[in-house]
Amino acid sequence: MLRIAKLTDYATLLMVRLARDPARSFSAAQLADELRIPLPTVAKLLKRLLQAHLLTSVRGVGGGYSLAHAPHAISVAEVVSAIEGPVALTECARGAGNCSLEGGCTTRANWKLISRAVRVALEAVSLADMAMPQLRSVHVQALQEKKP
Amino acid sequence: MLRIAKLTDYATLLMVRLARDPARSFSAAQLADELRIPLPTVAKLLKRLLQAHLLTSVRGVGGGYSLAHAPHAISVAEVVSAIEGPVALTECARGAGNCSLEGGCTTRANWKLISRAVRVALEAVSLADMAMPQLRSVHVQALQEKKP
DNA sequence: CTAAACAGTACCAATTCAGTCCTATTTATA
DNA sequence: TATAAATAGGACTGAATTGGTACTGTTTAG
Repeated sequence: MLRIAKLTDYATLLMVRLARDPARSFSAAQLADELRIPLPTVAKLLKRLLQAHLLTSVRGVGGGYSLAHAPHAISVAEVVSAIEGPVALTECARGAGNCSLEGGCTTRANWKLISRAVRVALEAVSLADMAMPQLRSVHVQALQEKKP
Repeated sequence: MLRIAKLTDYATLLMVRLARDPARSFSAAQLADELRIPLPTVAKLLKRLLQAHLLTSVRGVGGGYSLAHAPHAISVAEVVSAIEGPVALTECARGAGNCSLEGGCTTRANWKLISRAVRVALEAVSLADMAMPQLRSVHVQALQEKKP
C-alpha cells in the first residue's frame, strides 16, 4: 500500500509534540503517557531520532529530550529517514541489482525520478507545518513531454 | 524506507513491456523469459493486474495478455494499487484508529494531505512515460503558508 | 546514596511477503 | 476428437521484516 511504518507514524507524533513546545524538554514517560504509545516503543524511537541528530538529550533526573533544531528546520523526510532509512521507492535505486533486462533499466531510471519526487514532497513539509491545524496544501505537479 | 514492494516493481516492468507493443499479446512464459522473472511469479502478478482491469486476457492456445487501455491511459498509481492496494501512507488514513490524542489528529490530517500528494505524483506518470528513455522530470512543489 | 532518566543491545512473536504448487477451464490445431 | 498450450483460481510454505519487550549499563539531581 506504499505506506509508512507504524513506528514512523508514532515518530512523527512524537516530533510534532516536541515541536509544539520547542523550549521544553520531555521525558520518554511523559510523551508515552500523553500520546498513549507504549513506553518501551517511545524510548526506542527517541533513541533512533537522537542518533539521527534530530533530538538532543539530557541524562539524569529531570532530563529528557527536545528538538535539536527549530520546528521549521526539521522536515518530515528527515523523520521518515531516521526511522525507515533513506527514502527510495525501488530496491535497485541504491543496490546493484542484476538488471539483465533490455529495456528494464529505463523503467528503473524513471522510478528513481518518481522516488525523488516523493522525497521532495516529504522534504517540503516541516514539523512546524505538521503542528499547524491544517496544511495549506501539498501540491504535486508532474512535467513530462507534452504533445502540443 | 518507504519503498514499493519487489512484486510491484516486477509488475511495472511487466506493464511497461506490454506498453511497448500495445497491439501484441504476450503469454506469461514469454514475459517471464524476456524479463528474467520466475514464471510462477509472473503468472501471479498478471492475474492480479487482470483482476484490476488493467489487462485483458485470451485463454487457450495462442492466448495471452495485453493492456486493457492505451499506454498513456494507465498510470503508475494504478499499477501500484493493483498490487499493493490503495496508496495511503498512514494506517489511520482509512481505518478508524483509536486517535485518543489531543493534537495528534491534526498530524494525521496532514499526513493525509502528504499521502495525496504522493498519490498524485504516481498518477501523473503513465506507462507510456515509463517506456520512454527518460522522464523529463517529475516536479513536486509544496505550497504552504509563507511568512512574507 | 538513591531514584529518575537516558543509552545500548539483544531478543521474541507475529505479521507480511515472495515464491511455489496444484487443479481446473478454455481453445487452436493436428 | 484428442492433445497441448494457455489462462484462472486457489492453497500453501519459508523467509524476512516489523513491532514490541527486556535487560543491563551510565548519568545526575537532590
